[in-house]
Amino acid sequence: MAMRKRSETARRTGGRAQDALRGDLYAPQCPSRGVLEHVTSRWGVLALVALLEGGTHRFSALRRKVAGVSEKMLSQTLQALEADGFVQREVFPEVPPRVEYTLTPLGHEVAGRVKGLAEWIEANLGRILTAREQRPVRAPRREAS
Amino acid sequence: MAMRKRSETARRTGGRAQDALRGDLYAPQCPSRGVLEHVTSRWGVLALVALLEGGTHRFSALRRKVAGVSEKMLSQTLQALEADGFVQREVFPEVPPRVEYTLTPLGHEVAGRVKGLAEWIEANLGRILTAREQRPVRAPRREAS
DNA sequence: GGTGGGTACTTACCAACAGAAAGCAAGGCC
DNA sequence: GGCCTTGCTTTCTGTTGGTAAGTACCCACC
Repeated sequence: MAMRKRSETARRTGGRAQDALRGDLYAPQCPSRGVLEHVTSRWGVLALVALLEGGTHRFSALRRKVAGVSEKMLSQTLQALEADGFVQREVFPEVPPRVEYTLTPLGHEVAGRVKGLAEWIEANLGRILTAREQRPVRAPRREAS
Repeated sequence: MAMRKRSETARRTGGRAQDALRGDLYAPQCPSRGVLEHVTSRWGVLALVALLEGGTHRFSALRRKVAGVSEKMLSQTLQALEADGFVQREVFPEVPPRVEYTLTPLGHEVAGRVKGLAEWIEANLGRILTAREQRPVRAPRREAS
């Protein structure tokens, strides 16, 4: 992304070696923002949770599970997650082609956290919807006259 | 969003009362997807984490902290989070105008989870970047000849 | 007294992105 | 031969996100 060399980010964030490298979300050019966007993207979240819950999936199975995603977006999402080392892609040179996606150990860790967030929302939807109704629209410009 | 009546979702998900309502992320029309998108949106994540770490903020302070966000997007993001009951907005009719944003108890809970995810990424950036380098581009079309 | 400044937005506009649909490749089946 | 399958990629189009400018309000300054 915006990063040219590892050492540059390392300098900015104070780290030195790769395994000690730490990101800073508040810095606009930090690659951690890109990673965060990949895992929290509209379809990234759902793909990660689906892979965590169901284990290895092939492309079409994942597409069915994550209802509503287009092939383009699923492909794009998985490519991003693969590039970040969260999912492993395996191609079987058969006809018709078969491709399987699996979480890496790294992916397993993020997916767990993403799933925690997703489940919290599912479980608390009632509370959220209640809050929504109490805050119907928004003051129509300015509350003080 | 896509939901017309609460009872519709309740029927689909098997719940009955609002406080027992549970979402289903895999259902395309479930409002939980909308909520998830708000909290995992590019700026939603950063706003929640900033409010969790720093407590009450006024608009311009938040904008400084979440470097790179435009006024429009921050305003829009905060409106969505307010509508979902995650942040509370308080206007002081002074001159110059002052508006303060604070997490609600509900917002505190989500923000905690979001922050956990964000911090995991910050802490593991090194591992992710290492994985990225080992997976340089992507097979240029088809791996089997 | 009129000009400039500060805050929190909203609006207009444009570029980038997401999504629907069609194309592609390679072999099997009828 | 024509059509089916899968996992993409490409094309086209509508929605979204970002930038910049405007708005409203009152005060301080010259």
